Amino acid sequence: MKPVAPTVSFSDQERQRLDRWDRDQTFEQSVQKQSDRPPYSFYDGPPFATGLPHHGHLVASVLKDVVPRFWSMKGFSVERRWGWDCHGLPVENEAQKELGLNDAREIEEIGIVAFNQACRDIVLRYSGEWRSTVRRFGRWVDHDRGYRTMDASYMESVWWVFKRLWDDERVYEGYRVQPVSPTLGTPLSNFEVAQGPQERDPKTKKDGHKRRQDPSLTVRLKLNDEDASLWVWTTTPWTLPSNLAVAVHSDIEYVKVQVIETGEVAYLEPGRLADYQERGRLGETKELGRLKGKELVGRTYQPLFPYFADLANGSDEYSPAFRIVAADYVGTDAGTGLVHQAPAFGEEDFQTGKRERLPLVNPLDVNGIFDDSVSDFAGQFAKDADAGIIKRLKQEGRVVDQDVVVHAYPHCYRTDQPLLYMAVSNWFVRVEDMRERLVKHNQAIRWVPEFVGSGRFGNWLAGARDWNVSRRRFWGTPLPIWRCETDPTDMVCIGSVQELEELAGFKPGTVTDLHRDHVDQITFPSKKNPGAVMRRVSEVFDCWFESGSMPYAQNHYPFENEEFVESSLPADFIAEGLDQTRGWFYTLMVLSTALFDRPAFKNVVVNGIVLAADGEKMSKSKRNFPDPNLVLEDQGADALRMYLLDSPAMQAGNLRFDEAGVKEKVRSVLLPLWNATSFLTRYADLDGWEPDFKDPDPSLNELDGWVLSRLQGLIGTVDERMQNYELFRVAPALLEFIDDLTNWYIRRSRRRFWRGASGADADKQNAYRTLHRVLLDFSRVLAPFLPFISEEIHETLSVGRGTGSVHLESFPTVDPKFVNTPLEQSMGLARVAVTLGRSLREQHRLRVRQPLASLTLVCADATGLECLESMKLLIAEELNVKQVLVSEDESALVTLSARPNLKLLGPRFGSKLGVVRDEVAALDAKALATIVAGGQCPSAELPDLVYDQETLLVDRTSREGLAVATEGGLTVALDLEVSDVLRREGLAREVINRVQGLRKDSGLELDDRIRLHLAAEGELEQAISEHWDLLAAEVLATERAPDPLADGGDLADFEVEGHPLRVALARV
RNA sequence: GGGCCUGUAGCUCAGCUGGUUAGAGCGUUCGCCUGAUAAGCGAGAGGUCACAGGUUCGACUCCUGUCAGGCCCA
Repeated sequence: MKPVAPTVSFSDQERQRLDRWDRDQTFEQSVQKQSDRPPYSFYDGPPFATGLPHHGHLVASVLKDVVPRFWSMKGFSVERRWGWDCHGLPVENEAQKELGLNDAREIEEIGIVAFNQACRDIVLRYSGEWRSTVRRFGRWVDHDRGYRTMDASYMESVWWVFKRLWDDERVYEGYRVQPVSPTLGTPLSNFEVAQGPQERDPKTKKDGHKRRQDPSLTVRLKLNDEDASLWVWTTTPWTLPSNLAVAVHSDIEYVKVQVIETGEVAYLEPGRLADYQERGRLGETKELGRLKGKELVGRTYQPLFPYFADLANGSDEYSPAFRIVAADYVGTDAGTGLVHQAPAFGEEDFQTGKRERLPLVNPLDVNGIFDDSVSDFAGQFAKDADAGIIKRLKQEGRVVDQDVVVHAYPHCYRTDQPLLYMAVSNWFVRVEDMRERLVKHNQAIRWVPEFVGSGRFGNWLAGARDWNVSRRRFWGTPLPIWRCETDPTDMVCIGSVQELEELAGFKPGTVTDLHRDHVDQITFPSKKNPGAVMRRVSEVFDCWFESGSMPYAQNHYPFENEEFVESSLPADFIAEGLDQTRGWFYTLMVLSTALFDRPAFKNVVVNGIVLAADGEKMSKSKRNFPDPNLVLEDQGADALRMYLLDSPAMQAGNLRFDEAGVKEKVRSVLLPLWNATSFLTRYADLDGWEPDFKDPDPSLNELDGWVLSRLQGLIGTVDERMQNYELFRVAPALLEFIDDLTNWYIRRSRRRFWRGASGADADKQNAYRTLHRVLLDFSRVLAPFLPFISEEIHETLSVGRGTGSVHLESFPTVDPKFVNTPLEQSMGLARVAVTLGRSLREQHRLRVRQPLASLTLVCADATGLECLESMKLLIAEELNVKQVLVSEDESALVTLSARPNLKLLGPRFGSKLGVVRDEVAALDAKALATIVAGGQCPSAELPDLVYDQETLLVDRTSREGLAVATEGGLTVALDLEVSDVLRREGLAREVINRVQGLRKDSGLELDDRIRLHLAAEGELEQAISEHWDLLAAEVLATERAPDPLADGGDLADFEVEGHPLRVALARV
């Protein structure tokens, strides 16, 4: 074995290792080698490439790397294909910014060809950065066979998916009221709305949409059958020309009042009337009557404007407009209790309109401009028309009150302009009738953590709504629907390029790109309507539809890879962030359920959100987080990976990212591991030991047996937790083992490796074999998690045997012959004894270098005693005592007391526990001793209760004035007396310590022999001469030189327990 | 406004189906050990388990409500 240096730069080492992997094509080998193995399918959710990778991506990345690596080592073939989400509004935004285009009209002016080209140019702008960060992070993923949602093959599969839905009559065209950005000329998704400007409400202190000031207008609508008005209120006067009804709540009481000053008679809700009056907006009124809302329903009124007045007559299709209707959502918080209804401009209005069979009147285009149907305001922008509309209504005496209101209102996340809600035509996929199947399939999925699936996602599925899959945009997969110019019901849905080419009469291979700039101009004659032309509808797909199609589209299904796709659905594993619940998780499920009636994945790990160290959102402008690339360079990928793996982000918790935490992992994980390896190799080098790959003997030395058994436990634990996808429980197990290995096994075994480099006795040989085996197997356990350092360790220790990379090895399996649970228990007990002993030394200010005569271990339990007996030597060495005594009689050292075992007695005796408690407290020392010895003692008052070791918990307290410590059933007593003999031995050890220090400071090699001069007097001199042999052996001194060594030696003066000591030494 | 989640030591988090004296790591103070270690070990200090009710012999744990925070959706 090549000795490895104790100090390295992990970051440099990692970079070199990356180059080696590239050169050796290790990843490619790992995938190829497995091609004949059972497949394990993993779907990678595609990120947008419009931004740079950040810490959140790395959290997902660590999951997406660790799990496939693990299953790969478990003997499966795991494809890991990268994906890019190329379409969608973020890309279009960027392109618009670069081209200086404000809205959809300007895009159409320069042409879709130019616009889409710009999108194509920027979409993969950062792919190089992504690739390099992901590589540096140690994530193995196939970029070369990656998929892009803008590839023709991908888009063709999306068409196929949609065609399947179309054929199943799952697609329909409908209206939905959506927030529209008038400047962009497009409806926005909820997600986009949420990205709009936010502001804190000064009263409720809650974050919400940005606040704005709008007109608050109360107008009167004159009833047809009475000389009275309905007063209605709105903050959007521009919707008044489209008013078609007034809504009341059936069960709310309304009043009919006369305004004293004007004599006008009006209807409204009494509470609201009072509010108007309180605010001084209205004078005195006289109440003329009261009635329920339902009594008003059906009465008609005169339209405010003439534009749609003829709708009052109704038609075959629609019922008459301008009447009072009932609606449950009508409340009494604001307005008048009578609500203006413009079905095209509000979700609730839309639903009411639908129920009442009112027409959908929308005189605005998507840019919010009035068309000719509202002649007086044609060409005006809706919000701009407010003033004119109010002015005109005032002139006509229709305004009851005009005020301003400040309220939270959604604004466009790009342009900052207020959004307009309006009914927009959309294409929907029917989902509501699949709810049951979605819920059923979801129950087959293992969610980590569980609550996301059963709670949030389950609820969402149970209430799933039809899915709006269309967007009125440019850069996306076009909807493959061609519609007849003259007959809107004549439509064809196209599911492949071939179909399109045939219909259009093109030669095969003509259509190579499916973007709008290529397919929009393709037309063909209608079959149903001779002479008419079929033209594509203008919409493109919501990019969620595309990412949900990923299982099929990444493989160009069903045009290629038919069998592979069907056999790998559902995926064995996916992983994304908590914020994807309604995103990718959902769209995958909807499509797999609709297409194949299967869940889309079997196991999903949901990672949490990464926040900055201050608990705030990571923000570029605040600079409250470090660049991930710098963290990778400074601390290394393994450290960052371990930090993320050992964080709440592994189970959907928030992670406050703190680089100090990453550093801590270097210290607690990487350095100890590396030092352990360095320790083994350096001593093996000195001893000329080479690995022979023979099994160590677990029974030769209890330390070897113990660490081998611990390793088996670790292997089993990690395996099990990984199979359960409990990533968050893996890191703690790894950390615990590292601690056991370095701070107990190696520390306790140190001297076994260091016997003056003399001879190869069996114990030493076994120590080498054990540590070598443990580190080598451990490197394979660590490989999925810490791919770099595990590779270094594996390479060093495998000395050319095996596959050449730890990542081509299999995951270790538990070797039963090394499992020794009793030994682990014994060692556990020994470690408790050591802790207690150290605590006693601490209390009595006796440093460990001072040998003491004896330590007594007392344990009333026979098995415990046996365990301790076997660990006597080890404990003696660790605590530096000459003799360890074991005894079962604790009466002299501790006093006993007892408590009832409530877990046992609680259910049995319930409310009589008070009696039990009193009785137990009254038990005397003799009774307790009997019980501890295994005897019994009946209860005085409760006939069916017997006090014994089961029903009681016995506590021990050290007797006053003794050096005794106790924990659980184990008691330790330390002999504090330091005799002159012991004190001199302690002094000798102090001297050894000083000499070793000087050796190190002088830069001597581990096995350099020295000539040593020691000058001391009195007791110290006596100690030195008495223990010279020990001293010489420890510090590798060949002789005690009479004089200070002038020639090239080193000299230092110390003070040992008040005695001056001069040390001089020189290499022989 | 609705759904889900979270409030435990200065910080980050464990705490299983209710059971007695609520733990770990980091930080801090003191001490110790060290020829594998850039380290390590031990001890001390530090908690009305967010708050208020309830169920129970017994509540950090179960129930109800309140407050605060997060994510998602309106």
